[in-house]
Amino acid sequence: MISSDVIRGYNDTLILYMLMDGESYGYEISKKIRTLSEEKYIMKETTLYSAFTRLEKNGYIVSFYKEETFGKRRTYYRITPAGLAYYREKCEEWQVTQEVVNKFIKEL
Amino acid sequence: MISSDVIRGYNDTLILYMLMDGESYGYEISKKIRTLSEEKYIMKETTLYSAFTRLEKNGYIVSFYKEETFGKRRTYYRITPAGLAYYREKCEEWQVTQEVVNKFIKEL
DNA sequence: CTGTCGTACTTCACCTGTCGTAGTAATTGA
DNA sequence: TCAATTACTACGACAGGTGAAGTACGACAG
Repeated sequence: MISSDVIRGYNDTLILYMLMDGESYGYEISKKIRTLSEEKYIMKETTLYSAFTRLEKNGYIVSFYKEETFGKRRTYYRITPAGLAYYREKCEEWQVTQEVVNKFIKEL
Repeated sequence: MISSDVIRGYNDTLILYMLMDGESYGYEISKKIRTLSEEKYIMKETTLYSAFTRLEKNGYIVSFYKEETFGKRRTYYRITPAGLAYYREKCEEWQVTQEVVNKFIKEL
């Protein structure tokens, strides 16, 4: 399991990635992150939902309600073009970050 | 240049790496990080020095004074066995982190 | 029909690490 | 002689993550 402040700068990116193949909602995204990371990273609920508000405030995602079954409250999210652009930036930044950090890592 | 909260969880690790080939002091470490990262990461002074206090409190480094030239105040730091162990843990964690994050990164 | 589990969140106060700003003080170079 | 570099220290602000707790609905077991 990975400590949280390593991923800190990338929580938003992970969420955006999850929204790239269509809209989704909190609980689903959380589970997907969990399985895709092979249980190595579990995003806390509070982290996830506060990330949503941040992302929406920044215009990277939009939220809307969808009631499939009566009474079930679910907020869905969709990625925006700005969100996609941000995601791409972050991907590039990640490449650089890897390179940089790897210079300080000794295998043994 | 890399944003700070990407590296956030690894500032301590970078510093420890810098102390692995012998004792050093703040200003020197800062410069070394800068050059080793090819100017892609510049650790802020405040970040650096507050990391020193944290690392020392955790027993990962020890500090001592050395006055080479008269009047020059310099605090030197040396890595401890605990610090080395912590560094190694962090290196392993980093490998996992890379793997995990890369699952969420699409090249394009 | 009752209780627990899973789904799907929300609120809030707290902590940690980083940052900006500023200040100090000595040495070095032009 | 004056700015730049070296070598820090102090302080307050801020952002993001966390733990704890609570809400509310549906499904399913006993």
